Amino acid sequence: MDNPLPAAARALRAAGHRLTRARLAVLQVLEAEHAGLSPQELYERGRAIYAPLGLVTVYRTLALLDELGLVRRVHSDQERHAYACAGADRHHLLCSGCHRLVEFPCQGLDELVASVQARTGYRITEHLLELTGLCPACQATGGPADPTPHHPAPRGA
Amino acid sequence: MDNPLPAAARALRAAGHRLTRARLAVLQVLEAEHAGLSPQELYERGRAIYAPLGLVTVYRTLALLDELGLVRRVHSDQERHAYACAGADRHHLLCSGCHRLVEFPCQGLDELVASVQARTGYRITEHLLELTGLCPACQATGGPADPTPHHPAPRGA
DNA sequence: GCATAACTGAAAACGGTTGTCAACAAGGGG
DNA sequence: CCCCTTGTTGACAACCGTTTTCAGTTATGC
Repeated sequence: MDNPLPAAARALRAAGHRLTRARLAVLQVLEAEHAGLSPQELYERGRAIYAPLGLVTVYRTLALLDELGLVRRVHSDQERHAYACAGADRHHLLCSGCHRLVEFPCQGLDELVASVQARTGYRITEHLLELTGLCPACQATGGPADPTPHHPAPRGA
Repeated sequence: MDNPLPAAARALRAAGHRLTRARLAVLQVLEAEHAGLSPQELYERGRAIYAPLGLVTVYRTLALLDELGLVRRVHSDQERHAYACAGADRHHLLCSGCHRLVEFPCQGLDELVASVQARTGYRITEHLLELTGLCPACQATGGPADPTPHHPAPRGA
């Protein structure tokens, strides 16, 4: 199979870090998937690429990638953090059905931020915007298009 | 001292739950503070009001209040969850200096959401927006205006 | 006051994340 | 090509926040 050597891998090297098999495995999984992945999931899938991969290394790799801005942390509601490749925008749209994750440009947000800034006197430096909904595919199937959700815990009256 | 019996306390009763001393303590701390508090902090401060309060009860109370919509979960960046009293709006503006938390109306957000909806085909059901910056007071002092970001108050105060 | 069921607190269980440390391997130099 | 240096790794355990368990307690209705 071909290893296209992800752009992130080159960025890693450029930043003076070694390009190890473990890191490459994590990067490949991350690039292949278009959804937020938990460290655990990353670990499991990564081992399919590089068997001796350890969970601890996944955590460290994720921390490194996050530091370099190559990956982004996503808050999946109450769930644990998930990570996804970082694109131009930092805003995520999460499908509650299939957990697919897309990024979108925040066109109107700047104005909103400016407005809040003017009204409150705060000097705003960061913003986190995450939208949740159903993607077209999941709407079509009348619910989760993916029959394998990670948390079917209807713990509520 | 006077116990104004927070509105949330009445809501609790109205929902058919008992108004216990432990819950009252948590509510009082929550109402007194205008910042997001972690369960641990809530526990420490709550014990100043009601000594036998247990951490477990804080968690349970928080879960109950969240379920009733009386409290809201805040993601403090990489930190653990924090909780704050829920107001009309679900959007928070967090000061990185003093950790003060204010809510603000999301006037322009609906349009932004509608725009994203139209562009992506997703049916958006939820949104999370958190802004971070420096409040006027912290800007004035050139940094954190409060030298004690969030330290536990074992006694007094 | 009494009964009852909701509620509580202590401790333990649990699961995710981080620290430790000897072994390993990526990358540069000889 | 091999060696060396040192960043990196992986197994294990420590750590910490959260949840479960369970017997004792307390709020509320009678």
